Formats: sequence, structure tokens, C-alpha cells
Amino acid sequence: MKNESITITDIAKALNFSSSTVSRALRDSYQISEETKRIVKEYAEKHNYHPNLMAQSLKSNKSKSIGLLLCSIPNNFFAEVISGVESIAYNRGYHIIITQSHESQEREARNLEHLSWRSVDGLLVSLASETKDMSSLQKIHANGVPIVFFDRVSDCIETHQVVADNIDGAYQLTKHFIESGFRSIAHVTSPYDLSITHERKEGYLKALAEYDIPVNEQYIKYCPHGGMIIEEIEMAIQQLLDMEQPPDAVFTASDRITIGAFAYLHKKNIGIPEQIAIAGFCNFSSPELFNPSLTTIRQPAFEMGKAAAELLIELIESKKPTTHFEKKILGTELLVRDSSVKIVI
Amino acid sequence: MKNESITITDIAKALNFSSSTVSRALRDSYQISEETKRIVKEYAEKHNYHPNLMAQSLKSNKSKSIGLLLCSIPNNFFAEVISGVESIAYNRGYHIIITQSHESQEREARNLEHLSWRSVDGLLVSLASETKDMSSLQKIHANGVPIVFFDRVSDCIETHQVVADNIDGAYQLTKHFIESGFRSIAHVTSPYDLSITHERKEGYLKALAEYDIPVNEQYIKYCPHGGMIIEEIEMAIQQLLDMEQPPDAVFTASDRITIGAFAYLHKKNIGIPEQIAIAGFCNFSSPELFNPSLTTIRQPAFEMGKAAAELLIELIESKKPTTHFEKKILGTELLVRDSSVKIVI
DNA sequence: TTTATTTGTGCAAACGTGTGCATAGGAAAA
DNA sequence: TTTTCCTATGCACACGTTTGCACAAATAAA
Repeated sequence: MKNESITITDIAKALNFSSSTVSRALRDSYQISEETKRIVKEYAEKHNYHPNLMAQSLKSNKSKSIGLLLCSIPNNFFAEVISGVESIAYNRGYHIIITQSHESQEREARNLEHLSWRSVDGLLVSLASETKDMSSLQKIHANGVPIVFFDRVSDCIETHQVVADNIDGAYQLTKHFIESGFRSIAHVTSPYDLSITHERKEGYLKALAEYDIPVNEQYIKYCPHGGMIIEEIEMAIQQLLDMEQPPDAVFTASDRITIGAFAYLHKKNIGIPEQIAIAGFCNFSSPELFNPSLTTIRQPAFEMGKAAAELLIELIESKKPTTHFEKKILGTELLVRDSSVKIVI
Repeated sequence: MKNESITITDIAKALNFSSSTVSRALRDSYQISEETKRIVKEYAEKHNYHPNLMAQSLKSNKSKSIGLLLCSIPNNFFAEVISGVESIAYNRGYHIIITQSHESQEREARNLEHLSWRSVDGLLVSLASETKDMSSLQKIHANGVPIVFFDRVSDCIETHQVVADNIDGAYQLTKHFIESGFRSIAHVTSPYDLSITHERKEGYLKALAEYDIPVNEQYIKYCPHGGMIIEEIEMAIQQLLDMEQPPDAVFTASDRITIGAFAYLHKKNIGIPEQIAIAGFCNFSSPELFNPSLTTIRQPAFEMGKAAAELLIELIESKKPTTHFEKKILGTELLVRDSSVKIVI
């Protein structure tokens, strides 16, 4: 890599061409004769030439990199998203720069700043649950950096969005609870302001309405930090259990909340699903091994990553400014297991 | 980022200095008067100047990036490693480029090639289980790119290594099995050639020897693809179960093998731990929720990532060639749960 | 006063590519 | 034959930074 690297100038000298001719030959310019192209390409191939990406970047003002803004890497959902993004980016010649917000608005803003210094060509963003102030994101976007939202989206910027079908997923799960015989279904969910929170609640309410089950606002609990703080999950569950009419089932809205709530019920020796059934959104890898096996709604995380990356690269490479933006909604998968099955006594 | 970006030349023009003076002032060169430095820095601060990293890279031939070569991102162990690496790299001004080998030697070689084209300043490598040919790695290293191994290490290159204390972890777990009353302890492990395989087997054998338990070679099963192919795990377990004297406990050597084996026993309705106990290396996040709760040895993945990144950056930035290399061994944690407890009938 | 030294600044080249413009040589048209 | 046009190539500069060297001005030493 250090010693063996050949430059265009080296090739030019060796073949007695000018560096511009070599450059054009390698890029298949129409101005160069076939003969010359052949000679140059052969020599380049033989000497294992590869363009210096830093020089290209400097010249073209394109870094061939895309920034990824998400909550936490060791979270199965995001890890799968990353994997999906990588699979596309790799083949299109982009590399990805990952930053973690850990749900903190302040870290998110700092990360955005860093990414812009790195002059990324575009951004894939899943908002931190804390985030209310979108100004830094809007500023970057206004400066011409394309952005694609995934998972936790926002309308503060007019651009593509890639999400799971949160409404339908929540609807299917709630419906499943109802059809299994549960009537008092609680909902423990993410911070109030997130897009996913609204959508999942919408699906939940839709199912309840369809079966004429009255909505009990006491049954809906928000976790302001998205479950980053385990106590907020535990408190929510405990409040539900302490109610005069505790729910007989609980629908949890995210990976962390689902696992946290499940673990808390375990810790408190509360029978699942006898005392309370539980199921929710979760991309954890082996919920079938849980005790009892856990009913989940899986999001197509890998595909979401792929789709988001494809849309972003399209935006980056498009010549004319894009005017029509797409909201890509990918289907979820309800996997019914023991934690949501009514046990008739 | 696009519009607002100010260059050194802009500052120079605005303040009527030459660009070299500005450059030196910003880098605190002793040649520049305090007064000038103050003026330049103030202006830079005010106009939100940030150096163009691509230009710096081109000039210095340092990309300020480090390549990460690992098996799979959505594997909790590696996800935690990445997070650890990121936490260090971020603060030291490096960004990381992640590539996945999916345990394939061929993809690993391709990734290495790509990373060298990207002119990374250094590499963090955990070998794919298939890999036998180290020549491409050695070539890159010979060209002056520092490399630090983590987890799956090799002696083919003289450099730093960061590993978990595999011998002790395996020893502790095997000892725990023995002290719980198990005597026929099988070992399902990774491909024969990996460093971790040897070390974990060594700890296993050490514990057996200590308690004068004869080694049954039939009890040791290798998974040539490290469990990427689920069938090889299932076959290994089935072979153990089919033996005339089947083992009463099995020690599994990696995340994937542990989960795969556990799931297979589930599927086959084999009582854990009554018929066969199981425990192993596993960085899965919630093994206490399994049915039964799963005894694991946790590796300090996040710390391993941090340590590896620190060593690598030290290598990259060191002026004189490093001659003394370190093998950093980080302690593991045995978490005893129900899957490894002898049930007395 | 002259000479030597220090201090602060600018010039110009370099890193490796890409590209607008000029031009030499040859072919085709007049 | 002269003029026009096309083809293939080279020149020179730009991208933003860094750095060796030169040099002017100010100061210190002789």
C-alpha cells in the first residue's frame, strides 16, 4: 500500500504520455484513441494501479462516504440496519461512518458536526428519542447534504423516509391479543414525540376501536428516554400492575422496552402469560428461547438499511435536484409464541 | 458544509496574510507572533473554520481512518467491539471503516484489498474461521500498515494482540460443571485452526486433568464454519446425543454455537439440564431470560474494542518503529444460571 | 557604523487527479 | 493547392494544506 502504490504520473512517465492523457484513458474518455487506452489500461492493470481516493475526493469535493446517525450499535435492530447499509454502500464504492447518539440530543448534535467536518456526501438518520430541536439537521440539509431518514423519521426536512409498517404491525399484534381473549391491553411505548410512537399507538387504537374496546388512557405509558434508563420501564410496568384493574396484556413498543419489561416481570415472578401477557416490537435474535417464548413483531431491519442506503446514494448521485420524495414502508412480521397465549383456567 | 466552508486561503485573503502564515498560525507554529496567531485564530473561530480533511490527507498521506475486519456486525460480541473501537477512535480523530467477512476467506481477502485502496492508516483484524492463507494480510503489513489482532488472533504477523482470557474462562466453566457433579462433559467448538479454539480447549482439558477426569476425544466436536451453517452445530449435538454414553453436559465455545446448540436441544425437547446441561461462551444480551436461564461466559467485548483501538492508534502515531509487542488478555466473567445446575433426582 | 543574529512573513512547490483550452497532424472538402 | 474540420494529445491550473527556503525588518553584538 505504501511502497507499491503507483500514480497516474508514474504511468505517464513510464509510457511517455502526459498525465492528462493517462487520466482520460483510464476514465474511458472519448477523446482518447482505443490504442492508447489499451496500452494505458494494460499497464495500469499490470502494476496494480488504483486511484488515490483522497486526491479524487479533494478534486471532486466528494468524499464517497455516508454518515450514519443512530442510537446504539449493540442494539440488534440497528446492527442489522448497519449490515444492510454496508451491503449496498460497499458495492457502490461508499464507506460508512457510524456515530451513536445514545438517545442524547447533545451527542447527536455533536456527531452531526463531526460528520459535516468529515464532509460526508450524505446522511442516514434515525433520530434520538430526546431530540426536539432539528435546527442543526436542517442547517446541514440546507447546505446541500442529502439526508434520508429511517425508523425514527421527521417531517422537519422534506426527504425520503424508510420505515417499518408500524401501524400495521401494532394493529396486527393488538388484534392478536384481542382474538386470543385479552381485553385490557396496556401499551408501554417510546417517548411521546417520536414518529414511531405515534404510528404504533395508531395501530393499537385502530384494533381496539375495531373490536369496540374502550381506550383506557391509564394503560398507555411513555418512556421518556426510550428505555435507555431501565427504571422508567420498570416503573411503567409496576404502575400497570398496581392499578385497581391491572391490564391482562401489555404491548411494548421497542426492543429495549420489550426486553426490559419481560425481564422485570421475570424478576418479580409474575406469571407470563397467566397474570399478564406480553408481546411487542423486538428484533432480538432468539425470542423463541425465552421463558416463555416471546411473541414479537420483527422489523425488516436489514432491508430497511438497504433501502435507505439505495435512496440516499440515488440522491447523492442524481444530477438534477430531486423534487418527489418517497416514504418507503416495509412490512413487519408477527411471530406468535407463548407469551401472548391466553391460558384458560 | 458546502456553502459555509471557509478555507485557509479565504482567511489569508481576508486578513492580508499569506496562506502559509495562516496555516502556521492555526497549528501554533513557534515562527508566528502571538499577535498574528490571535488575529488568525479569532477570525477562524468566528467564521467556523475547519480544516479540509481530504486536503490534509492528501498532503500527509494519512487518511485518519482505521479499517475493521470482522465476521458479522449483527453479532452481539462484534457489535460491542465496534462500539468500543468507535468510542476511542472518535476522540482521537479517526473514523472507522467496517467490513464483514461472514467467515469467508475470500470475502476477507476482498475486504482487505478494498481497505488498502481506501488507504486506511491501520487495521483491526479478527480472522474469519475459514482463513488459512495469511499472505494478503502479511503483504499489507509488510507495506507498513500497522495491524492489531483481536479475538481471533494469529502469530503470522508480529504485532499486538487483544484477547479474552479464553483459557481461564473455559477452565472456570469446566470446573463449574465438574463441581456441580457433571462428569461427562462434551465440548462443541469452533474450527480447529483458530486461536480461540486452541485456548478454550486448553482450559477445558486443564480442568478435566485437575479432577482426574479422562478425556474422551469423541466428546470434542469442531464446527468447520464456526456455526455459520446451523446444520453443523445440530449435527454435532445430535452425534453427542446418539452416543452410547452420551455426555451429561456440553460446553459450547462461541456465541453462535451456544445459541444454536441451545435452540436445537429446545427443538428436540431435550431437558436442560436434566438430560444434558449446557453452558458456553456467549455475549448475547439476555441469557437470563432463556428457558432455562443460560449459564454463560461473557467476554469483555467493549473493553476489547477499546484496548485494540488504543494499541493500534499508538502504533500508527508512534514515530519510531515498535519492537516490543503486547498480548493483552482481558478477564472473562462466568455467570452461573440454571442451564448448568445438576438436578438431583 | 558595520556585522551577525533573531523574528516574522511570504513564495513556491508538492500531494494525485481532473479538466478547459490550445495545438499538431492528418483527413476531407473546396 | 488551400482551407476546413476532426482526432489525439499535452499544457497548465485547480482542489486545500503543509513546508523548505528565502528574505525583510528589527534587534543585538562588535
